[in-house]
Amino acid sequence: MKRNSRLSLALHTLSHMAGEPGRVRTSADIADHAGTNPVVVRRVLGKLREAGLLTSEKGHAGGWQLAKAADSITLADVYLALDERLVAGSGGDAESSHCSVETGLQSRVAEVLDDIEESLVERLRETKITDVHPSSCSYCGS
Amino acid sequence: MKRNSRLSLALHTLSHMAGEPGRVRTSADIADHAGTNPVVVRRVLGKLREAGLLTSEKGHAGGWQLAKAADSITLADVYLALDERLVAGSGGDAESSHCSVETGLQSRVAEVLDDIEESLVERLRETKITDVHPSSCSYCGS
DNA sequence: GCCTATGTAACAATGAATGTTGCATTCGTC
DNA sequence: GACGAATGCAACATTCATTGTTACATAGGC
Repeated sequence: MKRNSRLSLALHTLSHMAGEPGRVRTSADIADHAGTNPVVVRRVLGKLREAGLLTSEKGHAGGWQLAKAADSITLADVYLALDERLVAGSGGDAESSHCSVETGLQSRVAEVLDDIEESLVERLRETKITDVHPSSCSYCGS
Repeated sequence: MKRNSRLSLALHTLSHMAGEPGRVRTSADIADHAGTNPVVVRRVLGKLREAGLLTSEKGHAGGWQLAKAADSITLADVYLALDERLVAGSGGDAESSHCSVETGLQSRVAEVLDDIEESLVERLRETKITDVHPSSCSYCGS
């Protein structure tokens, strides 16, 4: 995989799980599907577990599973669980600039970008995982 | 500067220019303010010039200037000029996965992210450069 | 001509994300 | 209780986009 694939990986995985909610999947299975590494999968899905979206079981028949109904999970849940800040993260150091405009107003740019970020989350809240799952999915028969 | 600072740099610069539309600024000046390098500034502002947001003059009294009224420039103009794809860029390779869900449906995840990206641009279109410029700006007196 | 500016290419450095290995732990099964 | 299969986690290696830097060509005003 390439870059910033966490969100994509999470969405793919959750989408698959939405198709077969009962099935327990191992990190290795998921990594195969996603063309990546089991450890990477655990890293990403671990965040989703912390956020209460997934559960994981250790041991022999262990693996990953949805913690709640797929239609109760929105993209915002996933996005926030991963600590993504696609827009607002765009600021540089800023440090303590000697520019009077910057220091005096504390760089309103950051403020504006925060607003945009918030709007993005609001928009993400409108889409559920079930909306991502293909409507005509030959794989899960739905 | 740190990471993905292009958008931030562009916004800061345009915001400053909005305060003193007449003034011509050199890459060096701008780089100083932003704590970066003249060449980097030229790279970023060059994109904005291609998009018709700025003009640049070579030679003795050369430099950068707004190409149009600040209140006619939206954040979407800037975002698109820089070819940012904060959301939709999140896909991995995908290559030709052997997963039937992926191949069969061409990964609807990408579709969804494209939609979100579009929403983001729509949201950016609502904010003008003049909205970024501090309302009580001691520097430019406005 | 000279100085100052942009324009651009080529290369170096940085740093975040990803990939990898190794090992501890936990749980079911024999 | 030993074994195998899974997660959990830490430490390290690798990859790669972005940023930073240097160098030089070009253009324009003095």
